Amino acid sequence: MSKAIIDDVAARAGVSIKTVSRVVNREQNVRPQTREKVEAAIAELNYRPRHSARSLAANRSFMLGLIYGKPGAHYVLDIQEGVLEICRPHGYELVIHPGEFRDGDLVNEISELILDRRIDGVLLSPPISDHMEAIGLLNEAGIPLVRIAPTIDKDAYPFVETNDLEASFELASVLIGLGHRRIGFITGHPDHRAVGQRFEGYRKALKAHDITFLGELVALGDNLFHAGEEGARQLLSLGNPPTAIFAANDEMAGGVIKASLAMGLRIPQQLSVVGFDDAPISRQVWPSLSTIQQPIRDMAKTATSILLDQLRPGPSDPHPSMHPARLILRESIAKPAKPAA
Amino acid sequence: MSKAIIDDVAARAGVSIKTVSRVVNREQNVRPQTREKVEAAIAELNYRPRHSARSLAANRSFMLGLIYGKPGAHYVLDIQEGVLEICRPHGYELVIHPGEFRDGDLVNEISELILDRRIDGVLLSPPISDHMEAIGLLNEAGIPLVRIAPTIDKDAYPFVETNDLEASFELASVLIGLGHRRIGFITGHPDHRAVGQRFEGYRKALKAHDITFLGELVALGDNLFHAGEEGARQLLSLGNPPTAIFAANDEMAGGVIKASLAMGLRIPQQLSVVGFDDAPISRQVWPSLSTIQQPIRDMAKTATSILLDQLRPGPSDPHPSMHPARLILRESIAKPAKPAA
DNA sequence: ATGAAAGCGCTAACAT
DNA sequence: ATGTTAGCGCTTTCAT
Repeated sequence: MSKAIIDDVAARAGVSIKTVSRVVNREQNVRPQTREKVEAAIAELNYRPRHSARSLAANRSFMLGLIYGKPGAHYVLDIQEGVLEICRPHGYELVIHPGEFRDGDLVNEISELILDRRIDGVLLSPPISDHMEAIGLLNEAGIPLVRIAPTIDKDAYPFVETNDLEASFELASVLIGLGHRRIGFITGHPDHRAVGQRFEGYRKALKAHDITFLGELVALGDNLFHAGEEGARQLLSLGNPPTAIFAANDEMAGGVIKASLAMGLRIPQQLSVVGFDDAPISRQVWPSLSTIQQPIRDMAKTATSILLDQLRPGPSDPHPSMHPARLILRESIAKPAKPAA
Repeated sequence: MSKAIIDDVAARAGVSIKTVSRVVNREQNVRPQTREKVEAAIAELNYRPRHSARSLAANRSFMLGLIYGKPGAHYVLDIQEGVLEICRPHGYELVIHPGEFRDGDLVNEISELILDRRIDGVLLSPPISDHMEAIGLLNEAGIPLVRIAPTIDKDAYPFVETNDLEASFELASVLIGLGHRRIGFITGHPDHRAVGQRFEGYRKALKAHDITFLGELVALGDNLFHAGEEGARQLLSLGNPPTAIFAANDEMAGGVIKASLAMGLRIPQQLSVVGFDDAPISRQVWPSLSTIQQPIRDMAKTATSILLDQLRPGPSDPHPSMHPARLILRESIAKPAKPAA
C-alpha cells in the first residue's frame, strides 16, 4: 500500500519535487548521482506517480483507444493482445471500443473519447480503419492515429498492412496448379474492404492462368459462417458446379465445408475448399482448411509502436508497414476428380 | 471542439462553479429553475467535465477493470461487451486485463492497476474469479469487486453465476433418456472450476438413473479443441467404447466430432456428442452440437450493475445472482445403435 | 543542473 | 439552495 506522493520522495532524496519529476519522466539534465538518490527514494517509498494528477497537469490521459468492428472473435482478441503487449510496458492503458461500421453512434462515441477522456492516440482496426468520417474527426481534434490494414486513402495517415491481394493470388494459383479450372468464390462483407482485395487476388490469378472469369461462380457473402453455407449451396447447385471453392475468410470456408458434407460431398475428393485468416476454425473443421495466415498480432504490435512513437517528442523510429501473410496448406485441397475440359 | 471549463459554464449560467458541479453530478439541493439554467449553459458551450480533474479531486478514476483468463474467444468478447454495455452509459471506462491463472505476473499487474490507475472497481471473470490471492489483494486495497461464475468461497464477495451443475445434469439425462448407458466424459481444465461442476452434473445424472460410473469412460481435457480430439480417440479405442460422449465444453466437443469423423464414425448414428457453452463452434460443426446455452452476456451485465451499485453511495438495488442456463438440442444426438445391455 | 511558484479543472468542506 | 475557499498531485514556466 503506497500512499507516497512526490513531496515525500523529494524530501527523502533531499531534492525538489521538480527533480523527482525529471527522474520519473526520464528528462535530461539530472546528474547521475542525483538520479540515483531519487531512484533509491522512489524504491524505498514504493512511489508511483498518481496518474490522474499527471493527466491533469500535462493534459494527457496516458490512454490509447482501440476502435474496431467485428471481423471475428479471434481477430479482435489478437489485436487487443498485440496492442496491450506494447502499450502496457510504456505506461499506457487501453480503452476498447467495439463499434459498427454503419452505426451513427460510432461518431458520437469517438467524440466522447476525445472530449471526455482526452485519449492520447487511437488505433483503428478493420473495418473501422477505412471509416474516413471517424478518421477525419480524430484528425481535426489533433489526435494521432494509426490504421490497421486500411485499403483506401492510405497516404494520409500512418498504417500497417498485410498483402491480402498477393496472398490470395498465391492461394488461388495453388488450386489452379492442382488442375482446377472452375473455382467458385464467396466474397466478403462489402464494408470490409481488406477482404475485398482477396477477391481481386483470385481474379488476377485466373487471368494470369488464362482462365475466364465467370460471374456465375461468384456468391456474395458477409464474412459469416452462414453465408458460407448459403454460398456453397448456391454454387454447388449450378448445372456445372465448381470443383473448388475459395471463400474470402475461414469462417465462410467452414460454412462451405459444413454445407458440402451435409450435401453428401466428400472433401477434398469431390470439392476442394480454401479460406483465409488461419482462424481457429480452419483447424477445427474436418478436413482442415488450407488458408492464409495473417500476422494480426504483429500488425497490432507495430501499429502500437508507431502510435507511441508519435506521442513521444523527437523523431520516430522507422517501422515496417508491411507484414506479409503466409500460405498454410492443409487437407482440404486435392486435384479435381475429373480433369479439366 | 469544446474547450469550455466549469468556470465558463458558471459564468454563462450566472451561478458558482459549485452549483455547476452539483448539476453535473446530479446532487440534491438545486432548484429546478437553476438546474435548467445550468443545463442550458452546458449544452450551449458543449461542456464536458475533464475527466482527469474529477479523478484528481475526487480520488476516483471512473475506470473499471476486467480481469480474465482465456476461456475461449467468444466467451471473453461476450463478457467485454456485456460490461461495456452497462458501464459506458454510467460514465465508466473499461480497462481490460487478460491474465494467466498460474502467472505470477497477475498479482503484479493487479497491484499496478490499484496503485497507478486507482481502478474504482474490478470484475473477475473465470477462471480468475476463483483466484483467491488476486481477490485478497483487491480486498486489502478496499477495491470493490464482483466475481463472475465463482465456484469457491462464494460467501465472501458478491457474484453472479449460472447453474452449470443442474444444466449438465439435464443434458446427461437427455442422453440417458435416449437409451445411452455407456457415456464418455471429457473433463475441463482443472483451473476452470466452473467447468468442473459440469462433471459433477454428469455423475449425478448417472447416479440418479442407477448407472455405474466408470473411470475408464473419463478422459482428462483442458478445454481446448485438441483435447477433444485426443479424448475421443482414447475413449473410442476402448474395447467397449461409449455410445455417447459428453465434453465439458463445445470446443472439445468439436474436437470429438472431428476425430470421430476422421475415424469413419457417423454422428449421431454411431456416436452421440454433446458439449457445453453454445459457442459458435456448436453451430459450425456438422452435425450441429447439442449443448447448453449460458447467459454470459447477461451475467456480465448484472455483475457490472452490482459493481456500479457498490460504487454509488446509498443502498444497492437487489440483483439476481443466478442466471439459469438453457438446454439446446441439435443434430448431434440420437438413440444408441444397439440397445443397452 | 536544480528549484520556486503557479496552475491544470475539478470536488469537498465549510460557510451563508 | 447556493457560494467560497482550499486543496488533489503533478507538470510547467521561469529563475538561479
